[in-house]
Amino acid sequence: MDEWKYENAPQLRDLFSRFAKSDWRKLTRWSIKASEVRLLLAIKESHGSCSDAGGMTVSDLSKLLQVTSPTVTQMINNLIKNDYVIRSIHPGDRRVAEITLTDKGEQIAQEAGELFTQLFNGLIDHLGKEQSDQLIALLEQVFQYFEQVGKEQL
Amino acid sequence: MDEWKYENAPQLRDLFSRFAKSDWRKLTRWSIKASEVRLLLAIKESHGSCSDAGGMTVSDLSKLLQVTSPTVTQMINNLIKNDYVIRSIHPGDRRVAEITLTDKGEQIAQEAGELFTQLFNGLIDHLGKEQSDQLIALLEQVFQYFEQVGKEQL
DNA sequence: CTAAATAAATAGGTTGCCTACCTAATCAAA
DNA sequence: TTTGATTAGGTAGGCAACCTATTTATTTAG
Repeated sequence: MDEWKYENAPQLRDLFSRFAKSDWRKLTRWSIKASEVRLLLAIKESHGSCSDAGGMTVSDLSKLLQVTSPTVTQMINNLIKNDYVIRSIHPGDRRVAEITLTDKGEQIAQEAGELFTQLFNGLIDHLGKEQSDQLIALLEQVFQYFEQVGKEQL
Repeated sequence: MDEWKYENAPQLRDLFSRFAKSDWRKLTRWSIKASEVRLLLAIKESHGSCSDAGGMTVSDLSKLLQVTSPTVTQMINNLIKNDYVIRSIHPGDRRVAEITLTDKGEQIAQEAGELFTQLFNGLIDHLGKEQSDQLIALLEQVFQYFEQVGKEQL
């Protein structure tokens, strides 16, 4: 009885395996690392929605990208070296670094934003609006499930 | 008009980002690397379906796991060192290494197989049979889309 | 027999993180 | 004001998961 219910589990696993292996985030075309592109994009997108003209902090970026702050620091160091971002000290709290995009960094972030927008708009076209909404609903549940399982593992 | 169509693209991207960041394959509990567990499992699952009692070749594993053969070799070297697999020369073609599981390796593969089966059966429970079938159909299309985009990038 | 193709191994490299630990600055309590 | 605790970020080293370049040995094809 239950065997019929789980007949597609292997297929599901195969699919998720294939997904794990491919990473759309690697679909980039710039001379910097994919992770660094994501950081530039994160700065641009948050800066845009932030009414005060300051930059991003390391902690903010760390939370947003879900990586540790030393990871962010090291990315930033490399991006500074190649003139994509600028680091300055926050006037009100000297512990805090403010990270802002240079024009060069802005350019890449802009392009990356467009690329990803195009990518996911294309996916919606490919699936159709209704199906893509459905996919969202389903994936939310999948994510929830994996998170729950992850917790139980600890 | 089209803007309404793409209103959920950011959400889709966010979801895919979260998925990219988490990796169910890491949900393991053994003292070897997740990638190595996968290799052991691949051996067990293919060996089971293979009517001749020989082991797996490096090429086979490479194709199955979608990694290069040097990657497989190095994994195997480590697994040999820790007594999870045995390498022998194929009697009919001395270029070919045959990789078989030790009892120890068999044990881990067995457990991993059960863990993943449980994981995906649990997902089907979580979603319901109908929804999980739907997810499969949708993900097939998503995968198709990303593959196509990946090709166009080159 | 010889050259090309094949299978696998070795070595070195990159990316994407993480942890351990440290310094400097800020905050809170005495 | 001083002191201890907390916070923010930086540095260094390490690991996992691959990849590429190259080499060696074996097999195949002409």
